[in-house]
Amino acid sequence: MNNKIKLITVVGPTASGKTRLGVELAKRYNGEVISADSMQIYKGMQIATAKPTIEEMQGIPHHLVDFLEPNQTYSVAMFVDDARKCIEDISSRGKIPVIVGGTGLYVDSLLNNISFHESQRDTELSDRLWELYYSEGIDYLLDMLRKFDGESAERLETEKNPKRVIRAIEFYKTTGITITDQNKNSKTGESPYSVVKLGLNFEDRQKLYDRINKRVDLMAEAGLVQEAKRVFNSELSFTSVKAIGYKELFPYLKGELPLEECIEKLKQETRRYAKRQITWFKRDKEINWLYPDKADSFEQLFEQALQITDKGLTYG
RNA sequence: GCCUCUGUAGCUCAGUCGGUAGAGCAGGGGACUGAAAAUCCCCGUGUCGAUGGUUCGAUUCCGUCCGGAGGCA
Repeated sequence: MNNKIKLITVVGPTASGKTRLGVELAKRYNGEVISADSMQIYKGMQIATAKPTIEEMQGIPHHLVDFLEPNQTYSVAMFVDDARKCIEDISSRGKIPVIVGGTGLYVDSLLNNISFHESQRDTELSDRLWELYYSEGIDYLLDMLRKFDGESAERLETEKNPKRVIRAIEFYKTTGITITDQNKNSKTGESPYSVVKLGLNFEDRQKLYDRINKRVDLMAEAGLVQEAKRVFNSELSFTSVKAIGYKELFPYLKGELPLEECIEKLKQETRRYAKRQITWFKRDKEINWLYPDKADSFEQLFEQALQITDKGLTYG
């Protein structure tokens, strides 16, 4: 007998239609939406993050959206913590949690029941390590790491990714545990969830890109520049500054580049982001892919989603 | 009409003293455990404008034609 909590997840690249599908599924299955989006969490960042509007929510409660000030940092660990509580709360009320979002790391960490170490980040240390990276290079950091964690040093050797090398060093220095051991320990617990995974993607990449381009134009019409101006003048955290949609417009706000050019740059950055999201989700073989550009209408796509979900919720 | 320059990867251009070619950008693929909308790794065959000629061999030299830019009338 399976007594795991049943969940539905909707993932996919930006502008693929996750919001609408998520809401329709929630309506159908008596559910509530939990957003898995690292930027929609921030208050005041509405247009650029394509945060669902009240109309789009159609009365369905949305969790983990629009609750944090932009000067606050956030992380996967916090998300997993928050999302677990939401899931428990929603299912305790007899409803089904529908997780909707494009932040792959968040979704996977939650579903794979990753347990993060209780220690906090040491940003002072990581700042110093970044300085070392700029002055001494990646190999210097890899040598540091190799002294206590040869396994991850070897793994990160070919990658040359400063962010992960620095995190590995920082983690060991603050906890005395190697990141290699931590990663092993983090995935020992079995997932308490039984999940139906739905993914949205376009068979024709260009169609997705066309949607992205169009959506950015619509954002501009909806007042993206004014929003960016406000965000530009407010205090941002290390996490929130990374949002796509503002930093690309800053050159215009500073009078350095024409708006037209910044908008083009924004479209391009959004396209690249979508590509990275697709790469991330593609490797999860449990995802049931739906293709809006293959369906005649949303209704048809939704029918396909229902078939998969019905089956998954019954036998999963 | 005449003269000069120009036509090479989706774009901007290099290059081949004649042996079928390479950068940047765009794009594609991949990685991903506390900033993830982040941070990185890998990937360059294209009728070298068309057509004749010279040549063992032409994208490269010569002729003609077609397209683009500028100058003189």
